[in-house]
Amino acid sequence: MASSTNSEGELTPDSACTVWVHVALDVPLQGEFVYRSSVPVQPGQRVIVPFGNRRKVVGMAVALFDEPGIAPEQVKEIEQVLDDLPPMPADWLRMAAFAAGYYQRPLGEVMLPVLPASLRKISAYQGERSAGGPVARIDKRKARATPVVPPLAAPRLNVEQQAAVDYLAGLSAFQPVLLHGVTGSGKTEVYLGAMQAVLEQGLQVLLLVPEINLTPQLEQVLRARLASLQAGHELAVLHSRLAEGERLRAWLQAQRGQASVLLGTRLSIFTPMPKLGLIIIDEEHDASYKQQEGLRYSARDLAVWRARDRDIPVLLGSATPSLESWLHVQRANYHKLSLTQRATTVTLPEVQLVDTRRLRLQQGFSPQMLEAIEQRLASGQQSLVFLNRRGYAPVLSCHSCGWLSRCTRCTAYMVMHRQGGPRNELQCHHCGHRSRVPRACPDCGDQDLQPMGRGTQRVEEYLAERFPQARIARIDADSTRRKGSAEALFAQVHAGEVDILVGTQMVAKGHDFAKLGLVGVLNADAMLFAHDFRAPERLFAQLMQVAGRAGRHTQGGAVMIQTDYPEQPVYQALRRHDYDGFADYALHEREEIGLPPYAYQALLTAEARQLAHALDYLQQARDWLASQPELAQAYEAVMLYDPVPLRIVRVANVERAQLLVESVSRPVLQAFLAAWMPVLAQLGTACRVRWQLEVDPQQI
DNA sequence: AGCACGCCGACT
DNA sequence: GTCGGCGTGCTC
Repeated sequence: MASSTNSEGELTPDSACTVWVHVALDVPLQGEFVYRSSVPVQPGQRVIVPFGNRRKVVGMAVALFDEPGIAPEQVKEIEQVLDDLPPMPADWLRMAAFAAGYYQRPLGEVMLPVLPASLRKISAYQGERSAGGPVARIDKRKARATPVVPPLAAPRLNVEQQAAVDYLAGLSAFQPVLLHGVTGSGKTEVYLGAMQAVLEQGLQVLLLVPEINLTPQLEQVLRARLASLQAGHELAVLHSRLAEGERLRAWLQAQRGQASVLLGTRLSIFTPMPKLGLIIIDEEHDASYKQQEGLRYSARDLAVWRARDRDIPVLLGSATPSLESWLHVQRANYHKLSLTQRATTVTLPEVQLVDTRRLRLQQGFSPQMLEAIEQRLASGQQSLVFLNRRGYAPVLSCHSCGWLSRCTRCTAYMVMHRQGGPRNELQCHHCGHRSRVPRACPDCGDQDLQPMGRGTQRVEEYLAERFPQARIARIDADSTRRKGSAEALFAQVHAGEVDILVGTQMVAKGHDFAKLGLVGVLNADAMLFAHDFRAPERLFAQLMQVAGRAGRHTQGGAVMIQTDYPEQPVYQALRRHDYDGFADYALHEREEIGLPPYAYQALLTAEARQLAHALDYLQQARDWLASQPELAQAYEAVMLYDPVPLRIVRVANVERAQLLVESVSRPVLQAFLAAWMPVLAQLGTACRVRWQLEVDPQQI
């Protein structure tokens, strides 16, 4: 193939056999690079190419041409075609191309970072330690024994669950299905039932979860249930905290069709699966499906795209669906299945709103809340005190001169943390800067520095003082920093060795505490008035989720929410356990003011040493459209807002500003962004700012 | 993003 | 006299 016969009948390299290859590279430059190859290459194969003066990189071949398209002398030769794996399949290439286009990133920035690291490292293929390449090496190494679990047969499903499974088993083409079920209604059983039907056809299932470390129970159940099926089915688990070798092994199992089920976090959406027959997205509303750096993709949205492309069903499950998905149901794009009964006979917990406007609070606690904790303590039940603020106090202040513990590098306050004993520390939660708590006020020398407000540490301290007989545990990012400490703390709670649990949102997910009778929420209002239009939606989901922790196994579970605004619709809906009511209200409001999901957004962020430079860049980017009358007309449906500083302007001595782009039409927005990108890049160089464009931003 | 080239301050 | 600061320019 790479040679032909010349007039003397000898085999020679021949220009007719040279192929010109478009190679996608992981560099922030739009477009692919042209290389030459005299050996056969196929799209979807990884190649090692020289790049720049002395660099060598792994790229992905994406297209072949007979003509170079640029001056041939500029084109370099592919050094090596990596053929230890079959080429990436066509559907994988299509999805990557879609993601690159949709999120306005170069193809290589999508295709390469989503591969296991060893498949895109030169050192894994060249040099003394490469020994046959990463795939051969992992195949030679024995896999760590998978835990043997006793098989677990499917339980009897209730009528709703059975109807849902039957509906899903009857699907064979693309169909998005929203499974709306309150916490404890047994969504997992529906997933397993739907999964079984697909596995029996010899197809694969991709099950996406928000954060794998928070759902170890799901993995156990899945293994046990797969073990109970007739045919042997393998489970592969994929998440970013796996060791590189394990990650590659799981990826290969899925890619080779050996694993019937792939359980994984958002990055798993990019795993090639030749026999994919169903995608399930658990907790589809969860913000962790949105990648927050690099390629800012939504694994949920890509999953729906992939299902459409592969023409297979996709199941989205949640107790509090995203408003995007809810609107799709209303518009009949998605089919809705509801689970309204809790699987156990236990009823939903009573939700009480404690109006704190006229109450004297003790360390943030209302008398009602303290009394409720005391009662649960007396009856041997556990209580969970929930507040989304870690540390001891969010700010330290001087009462004589008004000094506040500001971070020198950020426009934010340093949070006081107790380090055990008298060694207290100030920490900036934005840049990570730490310092000792000053003995006296740095401004006026007064020694009376007071902590203001409360974080989990201070709440824990107060509860220990108030209920000396109680066993108290705290679960937040600080208490679980060491590896394994989160599991140990959760195990203590499960074993009933804890009476009162103080925690941040970390406790809300996944865990099911048998003896938990009371959930108390302290600073809900702070979450409600975050300056983001999605704040109520997130608050509702989060509180529904923590509320779901209460009374799953004990009758009479209760949730107490302290608030100054009990009349707010979000709290009223929570009191009635009324997701539908809340969603309808919130959607109506979004429609009125033209916000997502009724509009589509992109967010341009600029960073510079000085805010003025960032704002200037954004203003120029904005003016560009207005300066082109014919474009301004073509993109009439695109709205560019004023550039504004971020709420926390400075982080680690970098000042940030942003510009919001909005349109009622997704295609128009997409076309505009594509036209805008080169301008943004050019202006970025000229204004010397760092910039990024995020499509479908979650936080604004 | 890397990595080179290129022109100005404190050191073996 | 050199080592090295990071400005700017390029990568098929």
